[in-house]
Amino acid sequence: MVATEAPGLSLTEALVRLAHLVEQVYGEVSREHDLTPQQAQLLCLLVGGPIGMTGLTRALHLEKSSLTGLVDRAEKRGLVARVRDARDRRACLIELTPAGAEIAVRAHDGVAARLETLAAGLPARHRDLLATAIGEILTEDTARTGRTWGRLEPGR
Amino acid sequence: MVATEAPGLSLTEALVRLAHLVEQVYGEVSREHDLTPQQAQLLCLLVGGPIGMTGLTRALHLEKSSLTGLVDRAEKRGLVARVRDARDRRACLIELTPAGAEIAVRAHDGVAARLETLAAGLPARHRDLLATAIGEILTEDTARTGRTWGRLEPGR
DNA sequence: TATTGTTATACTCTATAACTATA
DNA sequence: TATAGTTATAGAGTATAACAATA
Repeated sequence: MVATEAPGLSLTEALVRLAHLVEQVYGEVSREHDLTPQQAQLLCLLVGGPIGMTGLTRALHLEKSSLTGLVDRAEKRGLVARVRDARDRRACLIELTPAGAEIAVRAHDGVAARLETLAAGLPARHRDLLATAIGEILTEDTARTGRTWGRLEPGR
Repeated sequence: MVATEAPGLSLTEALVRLAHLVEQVYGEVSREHDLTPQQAQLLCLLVGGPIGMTGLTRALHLEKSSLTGLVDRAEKRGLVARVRDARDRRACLIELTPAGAEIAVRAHDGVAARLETLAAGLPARHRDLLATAIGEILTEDTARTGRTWGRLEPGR
């Protein structure tokens, strides 16, 4: 029997449309803070602590040259700083400046607040199942990439 | 009581990380078909039927000039065509070429297949609840924007 | 040799502002 | 006047290839 209220939303379509929605929220919040979505993502990632360029390329799925430009522009705007790594003179660590950290937290919280609003209509039972089910989908991928978001998990 | 197995994944963090994962899948599949993610999104949207520029700006959340460029490049590559609208001589409809339609379906199916694989580990019960819960989150937003993906819903 | 990161280059994506043509 | 779409321009994002410095 086909559901009559829901428009036959397949799981994959649900996932794609949800991703577009989150992306849109990310874009709107970024703009409110005068950031590009990519800068916001970078900043949120760094809230967990400084990360090297190679680590960032893996977390953001970017080529290293692309990342150089992204960090260049963020650095020029005073959001992040390159710190030479004492143990490897080739490497550097990217860290938030105080100004960058402040914006990062505000952007992070802004995204979280909007998503909370969107999910506010869900019964608690559905919220839990949603987080759990998504967690299961992410488990394999996260183990592989170590990607994180926000300040909940320290960078490694 | 705090869950012990799950790493305390909040709902908002789950949503953001899921979105990043879907985005990554989209990017990989696009690349396999020699498309940019934006071109793939455009093509998938047009599978439902021709849409005018204004409708596309709403669906893709782009300024009209940004869309002009996106359509220009897709048209130059033979993926889409501009068709003058008989009822309004200012307007045009964007439609897939046969080549574009073929690539669109392949990209769409490629994304769907990868997401299916990622969700394959979920018990059927969780899959259903996941789709339902996401559908509830999308309901309000979809009613507002009319965004769609793929061939499941005709463009209006 | 391998790894870390940058530079050079070309293209795509995006927004703002000004414009044309039609409604 | 308002709407549909384009053009001009500038900046941001991205990848490939070649490079420098260090491990």
